[in-house]
Amino acid sequence: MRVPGRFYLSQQLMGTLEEGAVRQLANIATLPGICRNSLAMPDIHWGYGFPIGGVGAFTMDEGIISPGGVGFDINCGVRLITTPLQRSDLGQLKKVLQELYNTIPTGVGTKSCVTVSDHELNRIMTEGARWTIEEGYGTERDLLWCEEQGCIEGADISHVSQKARKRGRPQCGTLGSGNHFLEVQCVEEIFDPEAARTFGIETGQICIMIHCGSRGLGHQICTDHLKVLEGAAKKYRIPLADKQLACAPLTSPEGEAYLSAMACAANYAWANRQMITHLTREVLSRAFSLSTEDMPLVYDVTHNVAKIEEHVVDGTRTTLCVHRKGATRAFGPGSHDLPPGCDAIGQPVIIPGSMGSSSYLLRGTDGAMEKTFGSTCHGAGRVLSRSQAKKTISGDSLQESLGRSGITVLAPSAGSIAEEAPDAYKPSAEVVKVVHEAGISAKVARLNPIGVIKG
DNA sequence: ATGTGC
Repeated sequence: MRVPGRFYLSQQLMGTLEEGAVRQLANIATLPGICRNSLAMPDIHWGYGFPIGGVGAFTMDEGIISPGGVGFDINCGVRLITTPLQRSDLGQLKKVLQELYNTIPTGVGTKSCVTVSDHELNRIMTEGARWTIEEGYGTERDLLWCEEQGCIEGADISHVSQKARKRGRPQCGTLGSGNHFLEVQCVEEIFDPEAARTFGIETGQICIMIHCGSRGLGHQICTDHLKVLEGAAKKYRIPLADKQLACAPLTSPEGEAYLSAMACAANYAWANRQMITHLTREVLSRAFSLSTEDMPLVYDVTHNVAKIEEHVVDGTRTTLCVHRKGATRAFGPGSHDLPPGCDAIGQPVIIPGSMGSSSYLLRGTDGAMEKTFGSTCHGAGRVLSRSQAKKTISGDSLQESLGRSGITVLAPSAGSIAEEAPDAYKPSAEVVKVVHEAGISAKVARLNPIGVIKG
């Protein structure tokens, strides 16, 4: 190890820490150009190469870029939309939820209501959410309240394969499967009234949370470039503690090619979430006579990406490539890329809970800038694998018991519900408690689910 | 996560 690994944990979460995940954090610390620490957020669990909940920052001159530090679902992320509705307005919740389920394509391999042309796909990959807005699926304001305004620079479509393009073209505007979901939530508790006011959140309000990523396009880009970077690691004589850490120097053509293709997938994911936002607003507009302006975006964050950012290291401003895999940017007050009016508060940070448990709205802090390269948890750390969850949990009885506690779940099968059972995940409240107490983000609000649609 | 797996 070139630097120490550092874990953010509590006694309780230490109990769910896997040996494999610890080894993976150590492996990150062996990579060239690793800066200060490899970092584990409290929702850490065993992943491909990097643990999920892992953060690694690398210097531009000596450092590397690794697809294993981003994940297969490039720019898997989450956004939160508010409505003027209260819980009591949702007498027809089940009807509206069914309407959302019918309107938003969910599940593996599903197709969007629009298949975009090759030219449009190029624009989606280079312009991100802006393309969606220009097509009439949202407002300029949506872009202001989105990390990077929904577009990472440096996207180069020449590094995206035909196979990836073919998979991506029919999927923009689809939710996907696994832990991806759309949730109708209610704001239960405000911890920081000033920040909540700035973010446009109040107690009792109905909100919509959307969690999804770059679908088959991002998956294929990851697969394609992993192969190239396995060769590149050998070529540049980078010793790998694990083959899954395939990587290339940030300054190499192979490294630059992955970064530019990764940006294409990240931009696609932002367009995807914006498209789903549009479909959601259409359904709610019809059901409750609301306008788009009645349903503003609180914010949109990515959980799986590597980005070139400036951070202060030992008192010096340094340009780094920050890998966040199952981790969220949590830029504090005075940082670059904050939404309007947030200079004194920091960026909004959205932490989805597992199905049936609370989600949180946090804000970025000075502590994150000082200790974690402006990063915090992402909220969904598994304790049971999918197959373990399916074996030990009955999806049918879970759906029933959630129903009894006022949470409606629409899903394609009992198995898909079992896989995402709250018991298959680390408790979101404990994860958030750790990042709040460590000062790497601060609690703003807690939201409870009342309706879930999932693939 | 994924047109889910050797």
